[in-house]
Amino acid sequence: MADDTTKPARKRQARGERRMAELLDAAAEVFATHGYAKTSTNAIAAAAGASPGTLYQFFHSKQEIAEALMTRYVERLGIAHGSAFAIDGASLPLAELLDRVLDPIIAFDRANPGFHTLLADPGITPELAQAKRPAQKLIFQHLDRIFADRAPHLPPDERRLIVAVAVHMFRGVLPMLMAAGDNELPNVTHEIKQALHAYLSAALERAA
Amino acid sequence: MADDTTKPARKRQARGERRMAELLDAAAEVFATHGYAKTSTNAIAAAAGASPGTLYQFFHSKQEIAEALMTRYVERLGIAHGSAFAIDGASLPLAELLDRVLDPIIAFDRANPGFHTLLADPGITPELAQAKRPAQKLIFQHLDRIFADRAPHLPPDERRLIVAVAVHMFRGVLPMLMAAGDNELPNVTHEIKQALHAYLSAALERAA
Amino acid sequence: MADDTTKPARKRQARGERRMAELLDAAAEVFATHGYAKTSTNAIAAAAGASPGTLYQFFHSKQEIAEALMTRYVERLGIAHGSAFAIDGASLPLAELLDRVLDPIIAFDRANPGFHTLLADPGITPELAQAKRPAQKLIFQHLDRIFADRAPHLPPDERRLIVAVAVHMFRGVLPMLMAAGDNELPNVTHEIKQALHAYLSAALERAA
Amino acid sequence: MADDTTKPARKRQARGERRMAELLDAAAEVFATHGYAKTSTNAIAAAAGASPGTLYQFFHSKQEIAEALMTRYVERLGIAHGSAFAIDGASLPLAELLDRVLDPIIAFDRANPGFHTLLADPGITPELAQAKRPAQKLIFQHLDRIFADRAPHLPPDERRLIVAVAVHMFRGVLPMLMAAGDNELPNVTHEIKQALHAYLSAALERAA
DNA sequence: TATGAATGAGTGTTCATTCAT
DNA sequence: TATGAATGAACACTCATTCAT
Repeated sequence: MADDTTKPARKRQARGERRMAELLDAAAEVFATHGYAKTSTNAIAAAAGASPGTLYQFFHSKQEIAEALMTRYVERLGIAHGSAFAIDGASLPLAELLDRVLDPIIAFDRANPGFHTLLADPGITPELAQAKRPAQKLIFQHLDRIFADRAPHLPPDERRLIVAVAVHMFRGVLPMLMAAGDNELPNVTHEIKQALHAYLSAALERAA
Repeated sequence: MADDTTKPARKRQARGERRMAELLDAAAEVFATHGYAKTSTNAIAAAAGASPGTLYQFFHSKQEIAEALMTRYVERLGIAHGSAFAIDGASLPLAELLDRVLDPIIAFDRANPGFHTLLADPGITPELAQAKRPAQKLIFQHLDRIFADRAPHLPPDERRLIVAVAVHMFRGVLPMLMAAGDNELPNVTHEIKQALHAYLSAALERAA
Repeated sequence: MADDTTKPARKRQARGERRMAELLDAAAEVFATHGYAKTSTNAIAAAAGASPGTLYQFFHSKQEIAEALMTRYVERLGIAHGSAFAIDGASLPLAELLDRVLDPIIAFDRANPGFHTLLADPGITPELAQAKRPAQKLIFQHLDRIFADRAPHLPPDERRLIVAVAVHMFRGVLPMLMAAGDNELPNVTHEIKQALHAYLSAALERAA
Repeated sequence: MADDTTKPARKRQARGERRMAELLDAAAEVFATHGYAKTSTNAIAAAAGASPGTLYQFFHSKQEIAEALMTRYVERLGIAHGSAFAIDGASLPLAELLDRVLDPIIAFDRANPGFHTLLADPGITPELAQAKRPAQKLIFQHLDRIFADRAPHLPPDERRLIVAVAVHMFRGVLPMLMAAGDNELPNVTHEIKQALHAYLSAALERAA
């Protein structure tokens, strides 16, 4: 806790990382407000109180900014560090499993418009889509593992198809979650869980 | 007398309407190739063998091109004219109902990359999202009507929520359909129908 | 009075002249609203309910439209036909002379924003300025003649300089007349006449 | 300490301010040559040996260029800094007062065709007219103050009307000054002064 | 005579990125 | 490390004018 600021050799790096964090914060804000395509790198720099030159000292392209931002989101989502998603896919009732998986994602998505934008804004050019994949791939792999615990005899290909369909459907439904007012949210959330529950329980039954 | 007033006015516009169709064809192609945001109006004009000025004689903005294109797609989808979607929502088995509803949309989506792009991919500035809505709204209303036939005692609000979730999920899954090779397509299609079938049958049971 | 419509051979020409008048009316309106530079020929045609092609059947360029409009204004001002300006420059008291000359011009300028725009809008490109000159030249020559009556022994060069200064000053003051509200107008008009009266009477004294 | 805070910030902008000056020089030249409306921002940039992007780093629009140019002219005219116009309006003979006021303006107008263009000629969209006003307003206020010294008992409204008429008349006469050859200039200048002298002395007499 | 489609160079402006300082 | 000036191709859109019908 203390060594971050006390170790003199790290000062430089610490400042740089602070700058980087500021730039990503600014990027998140501007992306969320204007969408990826309509966001200019100069606008990001300005929002971070930096010059374009500084921005490009940390990121080599607009795309890289989005990638780095997404990476940070994924870390914060807790997948990368495993903290928030240590879920026992095998024994939990399906409904509860869905709660444990979806609730934090929904909360995170609603709390981080930048994340939502990057995940759901289709304005994203193909190149960025690839950059974005790592995050989705992580989520996908995570869910696939959970599902594998639950349905061990399911052929992997079939299982992956099921998970892919579920993930894409959830992604499709994100705008509803973002658009929902605080009072509508529980209904919408519940309905989405119903849908996934119905699908996945049917798929598991098929597998059994 | 009827054609006396409609024909002569059209005669002058015959060339124009042909041009308009060519421009929309070109727009579809370029949108599909580069995405909405990265498509330039001059590129559309060039692809249609026309000058930018000509393009703007028929459409007042890039957005309007996308709107007009989407409108044409919707017409062709047959919703507007009711031809392809005259489905009896009440009596058909649910699985068959889903076939009848989804198969033409999937086929259309795969056959028309421009439609797919506009529906699932584009730079979607908020304005265009609104322009795109009419199509989605039509689809939504159409499905809502079918579903209303099937579950007449379902409170409308609840029903609309179910339909909205289903439509968004389907939309979310469109990229899988587009990405699938011809050999994977049946599997993917089948899985998606399974998912929707599971969800909707559960929802209908709840309602009963 | 009747022959305008009864003579059958003139029908064609009559229609053409009506069209031309409509086009000039439209031009006056659009010039007055947007200024010369920002007025598009298509806008003029549209305002006249005509097509660009039709417009160009009557006028060969935008400039020519402005010229024709100015010519029509000058005719209406009565200089060309001499009706409104038959003033005895020699015997009238100077103040009254100024009333007789200026009042109709001021009234006309305020009543015809198109005239005002063409006369006072400096947005006018050099080419048009030349086109505009004929009108000014007429006005100038007219005033010069009146002044020559009044001061016959003044060397022509000197006289022309005086008239030119007076005309330019009056032109400079037109925007004040246009901007003045109906209640301010008498004051402004009076002050302008005072200025010109002071100048011209001094000049005449010098000449004597 | 004083230069510690001002200098280092400037150091970076030294190049920029030089560029800005070059751009304004170029703008003046191109405006003077083609008029405001027909001047393209790219042409200004090119004339300054810069790229369009550079131009827009310093000015956010074409209009702003004209505004900045006019501001610079006004500063140079010396009104802003009071140097050239420190005139005692109360005691000087009127003729001499006019010399002192008009001569520098006439010289400046003739020496700076960009100034002349912006003041007397441009495409003057209403917006630019407002941008131009500051200059005219400064001149007006300056003259009004001088005139107030001279005629302290004149009611302010009346005084302002007189000054406004004089200023507008002078503005109207500028093109004559610009068009005059070097040999005609003294005559024209003299005549204009005669006109204003006659007007203003009459007005002052009225006031007494 | 009248239409309206067609033109295409040109407009003001933007922006991801680089570079001298 | 940080700045901000510089780039220049590209963009969406306009408009005076022409031409086929």
